[in-house]
Amino acid sequence: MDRRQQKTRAAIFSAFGKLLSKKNYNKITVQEIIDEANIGRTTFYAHFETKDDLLKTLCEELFGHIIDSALDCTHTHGLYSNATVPESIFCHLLQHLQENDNNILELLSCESNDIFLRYFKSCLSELIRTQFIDSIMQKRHDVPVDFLINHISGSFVEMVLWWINGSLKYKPEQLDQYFRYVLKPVTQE
Amino acid sequence: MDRRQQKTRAAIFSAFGKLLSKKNYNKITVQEIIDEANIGRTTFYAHFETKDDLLKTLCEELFGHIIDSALDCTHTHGLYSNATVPESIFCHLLQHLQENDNNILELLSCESNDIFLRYFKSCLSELIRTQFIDSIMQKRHDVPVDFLINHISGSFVEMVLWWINGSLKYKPEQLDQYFRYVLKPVTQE
DNA sequence: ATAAATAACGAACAAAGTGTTTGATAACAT
DNA sequence: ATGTTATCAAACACTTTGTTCGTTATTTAT
Repeated sequence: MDRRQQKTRAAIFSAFGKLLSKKNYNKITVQEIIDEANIGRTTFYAHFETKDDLLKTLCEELFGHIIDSALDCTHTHGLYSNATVPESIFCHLLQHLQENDNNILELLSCESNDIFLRYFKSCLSELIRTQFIDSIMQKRHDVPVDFLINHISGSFVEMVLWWINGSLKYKPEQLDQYFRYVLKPVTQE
Repeated sequence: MDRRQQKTRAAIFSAFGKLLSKKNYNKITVQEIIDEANIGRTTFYAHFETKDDLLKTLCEELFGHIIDSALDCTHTHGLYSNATVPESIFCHLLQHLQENDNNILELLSCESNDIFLRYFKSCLSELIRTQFIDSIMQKRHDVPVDFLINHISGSFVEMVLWWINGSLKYKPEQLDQYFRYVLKPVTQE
């Protein structure tokens, strides 16, 4: 890819992130992104159709990495099938978040973080459905599978939201313990 | 209150609801609300400062009723302290939602429903913290209370979201059963 | 090194939305 | 009946959006 394109693209993402940490997504204008990125108006629209398009692309890049990384982890560890294994997919995800690649923490703690967490949840549901459906079905539940998948992904992102809003006061391993605790009926006998 | 004000106010809320069921909140313009409500531009701004102000007022009216109603219910029943009692605060809330006062279901199933569910969650957390803190603390948990409150309110709204997105295919009583099941570690021995 | 391709740019554009002001009209409360 | 108040249309200055066009600078291929 053309170096100019790379540079412009990076400048736009950087400016977008900076603005997101300051104000609500809906209040950010394309004009502000252009000014902050210090690029021409035409250039922005050559890269992205609209502000929403930029957001979508950002989400895809951001969570693509995370889910890929989680998939790697999946092949060595299960969901929670073995309670004695310290590493779980969720612990891995939390650690990955804390490592803060691509400044993801800044995005997840900004005013519009729920946008990103909604997207994150749908990725998670997908991941659980395709990878962990077996370990959930292992136990006979009196509850629909869809309900369980939604409960797991939903309460996970709600936990992440709580974690981040509370300034990451807990370690991933500790959070994972808590999560295991409240998820007992779903994952254990 | 002046009959004219009542009429205008109702027209605005009705138009707003109608538009919300058709398109995303962020894509709705004040102009569209004005046209749909068939009122003058000046009149709208005499009632609400901005579109956000209208949204905030709507949320307050909507969830004010629901939380008040839940508070009434609180005095007769506990949270989940007694597992044999069929009525729980959550079942009551679900039933209340299904009754669809103020067309709340339309709002909770629209494209921007997460706005309302975020608001709902904060009301719920408040409710749990002020009313049910005792019944949670009753059991010694190895998990912070804040975590538990967030988990309960968070997974409840995620469940409601799932319920509504799936076209309300379950009865409140049934959902309540499911919710009790996955919430066992928090509410029972 | 040179030429063709392409990305970035500034300026200007119409179209649409925002929030306010003004003065007139109609509905309300008493 | 009268004073009060809500509604209204019209016009406003302003911002934002997304596009077009001609020019300049950079990159890639030969």
